Amino acid sequence: MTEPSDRTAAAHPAEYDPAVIERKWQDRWDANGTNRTDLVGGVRPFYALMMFPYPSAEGLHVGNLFAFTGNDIYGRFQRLQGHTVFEPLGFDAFGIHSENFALKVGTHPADLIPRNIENFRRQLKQAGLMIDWTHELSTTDPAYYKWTQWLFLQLYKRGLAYKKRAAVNWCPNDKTVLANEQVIAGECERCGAKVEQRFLEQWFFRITDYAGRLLANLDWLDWSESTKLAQRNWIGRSDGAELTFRVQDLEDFAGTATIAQGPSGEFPAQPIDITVFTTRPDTIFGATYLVLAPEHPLVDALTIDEQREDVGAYKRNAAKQDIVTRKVNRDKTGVFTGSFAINPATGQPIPIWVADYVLMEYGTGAIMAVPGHDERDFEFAKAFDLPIVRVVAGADDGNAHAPLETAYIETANTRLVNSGEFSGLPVLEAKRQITGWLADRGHARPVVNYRLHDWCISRQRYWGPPIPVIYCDRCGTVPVPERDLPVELPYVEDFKPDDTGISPLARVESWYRVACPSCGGEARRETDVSDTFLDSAWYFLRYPSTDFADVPFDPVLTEKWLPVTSYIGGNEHAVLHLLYSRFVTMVLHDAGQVSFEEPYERFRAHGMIVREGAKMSKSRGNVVNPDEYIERWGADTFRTYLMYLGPYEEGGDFRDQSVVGVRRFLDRLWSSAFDSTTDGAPDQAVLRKLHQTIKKVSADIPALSYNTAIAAMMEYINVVRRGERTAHRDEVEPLVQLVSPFAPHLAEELWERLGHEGSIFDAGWPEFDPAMAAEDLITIAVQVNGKMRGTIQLPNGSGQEAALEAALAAPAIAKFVPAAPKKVIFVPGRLLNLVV
RNA sequence: GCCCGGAUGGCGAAACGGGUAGACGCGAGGGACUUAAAAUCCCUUUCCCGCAAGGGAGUCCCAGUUCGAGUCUGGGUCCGGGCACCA
Repeated sequence: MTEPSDRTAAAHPAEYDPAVIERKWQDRWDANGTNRTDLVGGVRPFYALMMFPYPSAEGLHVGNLFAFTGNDIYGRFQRLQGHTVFEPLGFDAFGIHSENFALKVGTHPADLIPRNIENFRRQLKQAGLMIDWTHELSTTDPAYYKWTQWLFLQLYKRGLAYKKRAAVNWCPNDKTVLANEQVIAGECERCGAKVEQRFLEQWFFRITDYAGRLLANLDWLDWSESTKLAQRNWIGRSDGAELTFRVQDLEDFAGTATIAQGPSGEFPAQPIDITVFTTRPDTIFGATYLVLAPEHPLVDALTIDEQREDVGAYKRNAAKQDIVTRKVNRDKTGVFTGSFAINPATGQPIPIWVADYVLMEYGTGAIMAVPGHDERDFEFAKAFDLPIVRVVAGADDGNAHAPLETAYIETANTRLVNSGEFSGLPVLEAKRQITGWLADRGHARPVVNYRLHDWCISRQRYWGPPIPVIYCDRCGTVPVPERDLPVELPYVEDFKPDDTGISPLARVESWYRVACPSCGGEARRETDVSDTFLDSAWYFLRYPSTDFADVPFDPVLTEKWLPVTSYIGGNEHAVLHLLYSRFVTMVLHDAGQVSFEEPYERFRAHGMIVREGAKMSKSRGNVVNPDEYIERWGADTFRTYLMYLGPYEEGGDFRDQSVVGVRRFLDRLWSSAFDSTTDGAPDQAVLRKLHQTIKKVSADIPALSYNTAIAAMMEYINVVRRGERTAHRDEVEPLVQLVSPFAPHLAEELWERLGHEGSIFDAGWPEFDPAMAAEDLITIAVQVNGKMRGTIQLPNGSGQEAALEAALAAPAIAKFVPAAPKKVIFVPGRLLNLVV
């Protein structure tokens, strides 16, 4: 053994130098193809997917590395368990983010992205991830987006892609379309001008057709509960009814002006019905007015002459507001149309209003307002002095006629009041009966609504895959034939959005003008590009098949490797990305392209890491740059620290000061392994601890409880080294295996130095032996009246008798037990509680 | 406003279906080695009283269930994240 005084950084021959060994093993993995997956021949396939990053100019974010390392450890562990693990990575490189950055620094995204990707690849390799780089992909590669466009065509063919006019945010100063995130408090983030709504023809996917299935499958998916809950809320199922209200025939209603003429100048020949959606048909007796969204098609027909000016002004004003402000502003505004409808329950006429708190996109764009039992209706009724009627009261509430101070929205343990023959019924029962009663008279039908909207995939931008559609004056909308894919994105020097509000691609005449694939006549290309979320909605299908140029995904490989075995990612994608990829997979399933309808068997959301208690951000200047830490501590230490700083699924606090603790652990493991001996036999007590550690680490890794797995290994190395003893090789070698998913380079190096050939990742996992782990003597807590009074040691397996005897024999405990205990509670192996 | 998480030493955090609170790590204090420093190793480290033996209190607050509550139930406070007029 070396003298302690010789153990200085320079002098000790076995000093752990991560920079050297990490480089050595990264090169060797490359040379030997250690991380390459045998997709065709591999047995027990395990697809360990991580969310691919957007390759930003700033380089890899520590949050990316936190996510990837967690996935890598799980993947390496599965490999050690005998699976063939596929751990691919690619780049999500299209989108407004790169486009805006390129604009800002005056470069072109097509030049910027390859540089960024190169930097990312370098950083990822340095992090020691088990990535199979032979299946790398980028969404900006025509060989990739050819199939993104193909995917659009599959949806188009199935009637799931359609075009409609929809509102976009428009900056009148920059004369460009803005994403919702670019609108700050109703103003353009760049110039501060007030943002307006504009209507453009845009492409949508009918994801709402799949709302029911997307919701139902959540019941059996093995996903983080928080993610499933977020999806359920996003899909937002509500069970209710559509009710119809007949507009009052004004000739029967003396004293009011005649109903307005229609836009064509005719009086409406048919009686007008207004259909509303409600989840509370039980409250219909309290419906004291109706409200239509400003965009509702019946508004003009219902507006009487005297009100025409006011209603017109209100509609114009609503149209001018940007999409964000309209939803955020809660002040109730509205205008009376002058018309009335008949409440089918009470037979009374109720006024019809127009207000922007009713949204055209949801339900029928019209509501029956029940101010007594809906907060928004209550506020509106107060603002415009409309009648508020109470129709629900608490079951034991005697004062059913007291005026309401606020909307009473309780449904549990309540009953109807002021509701004719239905008064006295519990709300839930009333819902059923009133819907039935109204349905019999043709005024109601049960309806399920979802708050999920169809997916708008059009972007009036440059940096994305062109939507593969051609417009021909003679043939109309013609999809680009599959044989003509990809529709390549032309290199445009000036890709800045301009004042036309249409994509910069419209300015590239040579690209824009095209022969109609159907008739050969003059035609024009669609100039919008598709949403980045479409690129990422199917990338997991492409990875195994990146070698195939003529199909998006090879049927045999897809059948073998999908659905994804394990997907790990951030909960910021809980709804959009995860929902869109589920939708796309379901569509491909229905089209007979894949055999499964859910893309990810298991999904786990990791937590977020903050630094020194504060969220990392560029403006705070507290962003962790992985390069610096890897250079200073080594990738193995950095990886292990990231996994140690908190529970993986909750995230944690990155503290610079604490990294050293993990490095010390690896140093100790290194020197113990290096100095270990094969002389003599391993220590029995150490071996017992070893097997307890094997058990814990083997259980913690699949549960993603990485922090406690690392703590257990630290505890074990402390036992191995206690009293500066020299470790036996059989004591440390299994620990090298246990640590290998966390610190792969160090583990490979020690494995080699311990005399093994080949990668440690092909050498299996240490076996847990319960007999080896069992303790002969156990410690039991003794309580008196539930209060801790001491501990006793007993042979493992002792019963209550022996425990009681030992407890009473201990003076420190016995002094609290004056007489025979009234009751004895014994938990084997844990505790004895004496009640006196 | 609504929906999810959280709250445990000086700090990051442990604690299987209720059973010895604070594992593991950082920091701090003390010691060994060294001419010295760094590194390394050992000891102490929830708080209060006590020289000690020992005792008392303690997991955000207030109640409750239980032989026993960080863990379960009800009510409240604060912090973080998400969604936002969805009828």
